[in-house]
Amino acid sequence: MVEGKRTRSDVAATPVSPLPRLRVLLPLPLADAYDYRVPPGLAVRPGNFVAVPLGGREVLGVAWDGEPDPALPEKRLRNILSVLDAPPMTATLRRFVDWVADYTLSPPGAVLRMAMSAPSALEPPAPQAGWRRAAALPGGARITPTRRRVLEVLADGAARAGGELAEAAGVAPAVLRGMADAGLIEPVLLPRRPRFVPPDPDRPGPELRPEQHQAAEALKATVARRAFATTLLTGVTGSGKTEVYFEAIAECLRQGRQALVLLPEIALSAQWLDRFRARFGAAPALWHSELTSRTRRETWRAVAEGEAPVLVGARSALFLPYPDLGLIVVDEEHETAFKQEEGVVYHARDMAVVRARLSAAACVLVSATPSLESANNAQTGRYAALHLPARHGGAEMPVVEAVDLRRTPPERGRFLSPPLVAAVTETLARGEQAMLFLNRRGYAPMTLCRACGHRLRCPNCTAWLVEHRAARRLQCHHCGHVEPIPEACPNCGAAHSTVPIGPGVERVLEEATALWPEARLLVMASDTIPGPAAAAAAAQAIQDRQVDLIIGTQIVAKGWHFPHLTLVGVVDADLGLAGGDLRASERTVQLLHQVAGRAGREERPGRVLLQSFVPEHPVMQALVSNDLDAFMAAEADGRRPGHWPPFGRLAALIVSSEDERAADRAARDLGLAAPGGEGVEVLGPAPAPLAILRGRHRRRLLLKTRRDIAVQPLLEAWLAKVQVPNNVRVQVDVDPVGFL
DNA sequence: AGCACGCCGACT
DNA sequence: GTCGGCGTGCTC
Repeated sequence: MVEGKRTRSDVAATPVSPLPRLRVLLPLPLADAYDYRVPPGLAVRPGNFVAVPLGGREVLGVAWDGEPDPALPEKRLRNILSVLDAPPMTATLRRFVDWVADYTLSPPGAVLRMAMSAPSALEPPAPQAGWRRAAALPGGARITPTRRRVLEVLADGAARAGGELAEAAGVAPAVLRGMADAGLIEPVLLPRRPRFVPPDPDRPGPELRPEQHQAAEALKATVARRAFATTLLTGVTGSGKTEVYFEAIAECLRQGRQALVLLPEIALSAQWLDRFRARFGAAPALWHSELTSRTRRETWRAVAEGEAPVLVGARSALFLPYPDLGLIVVDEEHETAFKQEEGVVYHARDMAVVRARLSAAACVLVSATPSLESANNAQTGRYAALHLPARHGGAEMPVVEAVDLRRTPPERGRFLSPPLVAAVTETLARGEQAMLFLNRRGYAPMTLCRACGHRLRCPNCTAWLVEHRAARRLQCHHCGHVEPIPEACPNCGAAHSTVPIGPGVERVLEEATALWPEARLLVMASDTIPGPAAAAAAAQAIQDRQVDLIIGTQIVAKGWHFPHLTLVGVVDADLGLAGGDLRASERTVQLLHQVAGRAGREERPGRVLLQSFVPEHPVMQALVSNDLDAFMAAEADGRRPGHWPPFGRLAALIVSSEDERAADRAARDLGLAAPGGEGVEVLGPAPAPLAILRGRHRRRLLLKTRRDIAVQPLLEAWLAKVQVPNNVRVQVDVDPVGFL
């Protein structure tokens, strides 16, 4: 749209009344929406996607709600250029963007950017061209055998896309061009095909056990109410929670509303997708960061136009333009992968609840090992609670035993203790599968010089370099720094003096290869399973019994169903407990319980061995006795008196700078300006556990308040009081989960 | 996020 | 003498 040109007489004839103004939110980290003029003849309403001038360029934004600033002088305003031909952003999504921005203290435009992650989808999709048989075949045209095949395919009178037609007729695409020139076929625009086959809610699902059926009915009822409600669905691993919430999705589809399923690791969800297809006869739409730009555009558009009835995605899928969302499922709700730590720092599980509330939708949080937050919300009645007590088909929970590494240590230089080695040997001898779990990538987490004791560290981070022997290099797991394994010690110059300290999965692989030379081994780590295809292939190989022993990092813990796996060995059960993290125990229990849950999922019983130096630790005891409820209750009791989450609120400030002294000074200034008062406490500043990350020195302050005190106003006032220099960044993390 | 403007090193 | 490095600041 061009700005209207006016003649001098126009201006003189009409009294100059200023053009109406409208707020436009741009997907940029600006403090607020900008005001623009609405030129005559342009119909713009809040929600419309618009093009506006900004500086010397043109950007896309969204006409936003709220009053423009009357104090802004007319001459600073510029005109909206055009309204895009795309479905407007719903009021619900606009409110959600504002809500997330307010809660996380992020610029609203930064949140909007997540909701505009496929800008090309705002252009109307190019109509697809195709060919049909000419109405009247020209007399003189030569009809070769090749051309005849094309005409035969088109004999039904329907039009077909070029590629498809050429393939069906078994001809080269160039043939079509020639036929068109000869007037045998003519180009037409194809009617747009629906992008996703709608899942069918009424296909017969698997037979549900009575308690599954009961839970499914309860979920269906909340969905049918078409009102906001959150339910926590729990049940041991293998109890069939997925089939239960599938029925909620079916109900949502019958209601004609969309369903969103958030999974923590969409790349690893091949088995989940198989189950979905089996239940609904069609695949859901997918959303994750690795989509091609084309799929991204198509999926975004399909969602906006209501053509994607079920979408499965990573946390960013929360910001898609569903016209009428009826259900959000957050599977494995305790997973920390739902926390976004960069840019807009938010927890997708918590924001899912908010989005459901704004959409008058049902929200279902699902986990075998719910977070203390969700468990507490269920206990206080904020969430409804549903529980599945037993496994499918009579399968029993695996027997969990601790192996005391003080009493039965591995041989020198080895990491598998005699009891674990014996158990694996027996399992393999029975023709069953075993798994060794170690949440550490690479060969060895640290390398030191035998001559001088020097340890190889990352030049940019407070972290050891991890040896990746297969890749023949040292790697920092925090910043991506890589370097070759040195021939000589960089400190004392001693040749070939470096020794690996401690195990990673590669080293366990080496040990396993020596112990069980006949066994077929598979390592599952992010290095070896780079994407969905590799994950699907690995899962298939395991299901088909082409693998005897699986060695894996945490990716093996994620909801897999391996029917022939009967033994799980945890190489270092103490690993997650080190460090002063508030949630270290909770997270270790969750992770190890998930891993343990891979064993014995069908008729043969499962067995789990936890190698630990502290088998008496409450975490090990909870796993051995399979009494997670008692553990969680004790954990809650520990947090309640100090008003730690979920009985209080936390927000972290991370002060970082390349200049260590600047970081220290800014952190100290923030400490001096810290808010106080009844129920408000500030801890720090202290060096962050990763004191240097990517070359930046980091300090942390932690704001802790009573649950009834909102942290956002306190943080705003606090940050406004302190002027931090330009080379210092202060990042706000409301509800921090990790403490790095 | 871009894209300007603005002061200090190696070149046609 | 200039071309250009990216630090700093602004965009309704």
